[in-house]
Amino acid sequence: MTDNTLSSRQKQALQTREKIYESAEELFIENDFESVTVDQIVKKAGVAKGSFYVHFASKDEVIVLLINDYVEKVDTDYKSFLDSLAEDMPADEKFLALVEKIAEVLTENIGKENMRLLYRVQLEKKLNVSSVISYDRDLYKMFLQVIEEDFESLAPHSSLSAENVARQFVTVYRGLVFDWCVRTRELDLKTEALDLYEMLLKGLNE
Amino acid sequence: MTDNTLSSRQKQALQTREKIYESAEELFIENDFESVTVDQIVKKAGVAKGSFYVHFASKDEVIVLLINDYVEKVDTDYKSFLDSLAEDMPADEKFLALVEKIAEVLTENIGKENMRLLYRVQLEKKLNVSSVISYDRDLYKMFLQVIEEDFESLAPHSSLSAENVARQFVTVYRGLVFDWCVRTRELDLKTEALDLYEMLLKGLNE
Amino acid sequence: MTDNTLSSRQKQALQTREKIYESAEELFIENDFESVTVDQIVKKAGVAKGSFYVHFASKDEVIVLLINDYVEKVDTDYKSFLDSLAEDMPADEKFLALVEKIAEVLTENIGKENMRLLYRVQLEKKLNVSSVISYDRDLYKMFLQVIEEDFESLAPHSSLSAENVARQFVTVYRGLVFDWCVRTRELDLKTEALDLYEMLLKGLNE
Amino acid sequence: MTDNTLSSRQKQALQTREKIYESAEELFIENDFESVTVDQIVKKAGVAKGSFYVHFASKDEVIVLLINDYVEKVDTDYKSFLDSLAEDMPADEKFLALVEKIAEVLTENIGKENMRLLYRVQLEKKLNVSSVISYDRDLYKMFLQVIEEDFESLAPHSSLSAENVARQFVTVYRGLVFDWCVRTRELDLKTEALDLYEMLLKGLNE
DNA sequence: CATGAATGAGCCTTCATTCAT
DNA sequence: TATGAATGAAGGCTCATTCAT
Repeated sequence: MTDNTLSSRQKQALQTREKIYESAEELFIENDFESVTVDQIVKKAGVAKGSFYVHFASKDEVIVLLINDYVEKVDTDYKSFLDSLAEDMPADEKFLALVEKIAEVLTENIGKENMRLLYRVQLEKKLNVSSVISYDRDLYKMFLQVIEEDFESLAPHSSLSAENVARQFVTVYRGLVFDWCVRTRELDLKTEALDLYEMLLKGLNE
Repeated sequence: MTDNTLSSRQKQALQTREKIYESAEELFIENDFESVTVDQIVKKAGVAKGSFYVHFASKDEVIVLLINDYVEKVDTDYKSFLDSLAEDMPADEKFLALVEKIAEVLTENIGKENMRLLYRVQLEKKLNVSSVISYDRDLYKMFLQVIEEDFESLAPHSSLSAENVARQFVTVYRGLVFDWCVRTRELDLKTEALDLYEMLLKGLNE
Repeated sequence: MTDNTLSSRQKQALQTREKIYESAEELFIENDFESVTVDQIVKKAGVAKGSFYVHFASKDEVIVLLINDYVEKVDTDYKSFLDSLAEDMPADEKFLALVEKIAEVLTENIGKENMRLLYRVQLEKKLNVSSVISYDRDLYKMFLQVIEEDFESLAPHSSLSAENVARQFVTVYRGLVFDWCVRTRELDLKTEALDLYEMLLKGLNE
Repeated sequence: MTDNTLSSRQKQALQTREKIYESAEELFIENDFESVTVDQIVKKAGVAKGSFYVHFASKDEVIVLLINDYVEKVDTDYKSFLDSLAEDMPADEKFLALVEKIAEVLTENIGKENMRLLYRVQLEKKLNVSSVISYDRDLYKMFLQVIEEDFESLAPHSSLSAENVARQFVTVYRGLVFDWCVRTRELDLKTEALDLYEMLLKGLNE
């Protein structure tokens, strides 16, 4: 297996790359992309400046990679959860379970700082990170999937389409996360989310 | 200076200050705070670089002033509208009218770019702009005021408090605006907002 | 005359600009364009690095300006001399006088180092300095003018056109200057030039 | 090592060396010495960066070796041709034949780009390439050899020495080549050279 | 010999701020 | 007040060279 095994030099190199990547990550979470310097990154990583450019083409590349990684991680976690739910669970319960799960993942796995990073990216114009766009589409699809499974029982009298509802639910979720990111005093995302979506589901059902 | 009339010298100075301020405003709307330079500002204003520092202590000062102004303006517009509504209007109609008005003001008066500016500020850590915090409080107060006026009819069976509901409604509003700012394809804020809050009010009323 | 007089500040600024320009000039003569650094230039000029960019847009701009200046200076000197020659002087004497004058100007006014700079520019691809091209055209024109004035007596039997001859004489002149620039041991440009062109004129006349 | 056969290891090494050397050559022809990087060279050669320093002490060493090779190659070509000419050919015809041959070799064997490389080297100070100096001496010697063979018939009345004439003829040749290198529009070196030297020989003979 | 990760000095340029006029 | 030349600390990035594997 000469291909699959990494030589100690390759391992070393990968470690250096990781050190740089992680240092960058920590710094970007706390600060603007622009205000973080390559000097800071390499100092934190304990490597020479040149090493940064051995492993990455530019500062921007690291930013984009970072964001893509984040988005991917968020997505994967949600999807696997959704698949694990009992099929015969009522749609509204399923939906609330998903909402609850999202809150948990955000709070415990991703963290407030990382999400702030993600939201900041979307409000800045410079970086055109494809993954961030797909991220929203995926969240929308998950919501839509649950809603469509039993739209009749969820919204018996509604004039809105399932797509419409899904989109609005995504919007609400964004408001919740934005608030959560911005608030300095602690805010229990899960409780807030459940209260809000419960209200929405009721309104929808009416 | 015993009178409040300005000498021509003072008038001139005020004009210079305004020119700089407005140039800065236009540039900050279109670009990151960091990427806008003092050079750009004074060039657009048609004054010398030194003049900038005659009127402002630093670039950051201008940014903070700008944000404070924005927040104040947004607030004022909403409040005066709320006062103009008929007192005997039902609470839910009043609320939806306010929601509609907010959408109008945002779309027509403030503009998407300006709102993005405002939201960006909140996701960045550097600037500690007190006004932005108060801004949310004011929006919250308006919502609360309408809700409290007739909480009984709005939420006859709800276990949530009026404060709780008001807070959540603010959150939803934030989600809507965030989405509106971020979406590239046009999104009709007013329609979306009315649909969403109608659903919420129904859910609350149940 | 408020326009025409320079304030002491403007004079100061101009002096700084000159200091930088001249420092750059001296350094470029002795070294490659690429190997001369802005740091070297400002250190030699005794100003801060930023001052360089107050007066010049980039390092390349200075190089282009420098070359243009050189070419212009060379041209002007020759032309005014040519105009000063007696009209009834025989064509071959006139030509030799011009050749002699060129040698004098190059030796005494321009200097070997500067000419080397000029020739180097032409062998490098990067810089597209319009003036250098026009420079050759002008030298050619001067030669052509003298030759055409009395082509019959200069080349009674030649099958070559006056244009052809002028071009070749320019070529020879280039060879002379190139040699002069490259040789380390002193070479008397004037004597060499006169000997060579005398030979050429004789050959042409035959 | 008692024999001159190379082990396969040594052959491999020599090949690597050649690959690097040739890649460097191609790059230096098209670009400034300074702007060509070791990275570019090894990438083009398809070897690792370290291999470059196994075979060469520095980038500068490669440049010097390259230039020496060029000069040597140019020389050899001329010399062998000169030896092949009929002994009883008249001196002026012999000289023109040599001139023609030089033009041919330059145009067809060496190429404009390579010659520009060679001329550029001479106008730069950094590199003190001994061979370049010897190169001129050799060209001079060839010219001198032809001229001296029958100086009486070539320059019956001239006050100049054979050495003097040879030197001037080299100078003219340089002018021709310089022009040829610099001109963008095509210029037929051979025709130009023959015309010019014919003129010179006539003038010399007068 | 071959490799390529690691190094760090150095490059050009930007920019907020200062200050003499 | 108004000016704009002057400053110098960073900033992102390049690249010849070294060296452990």
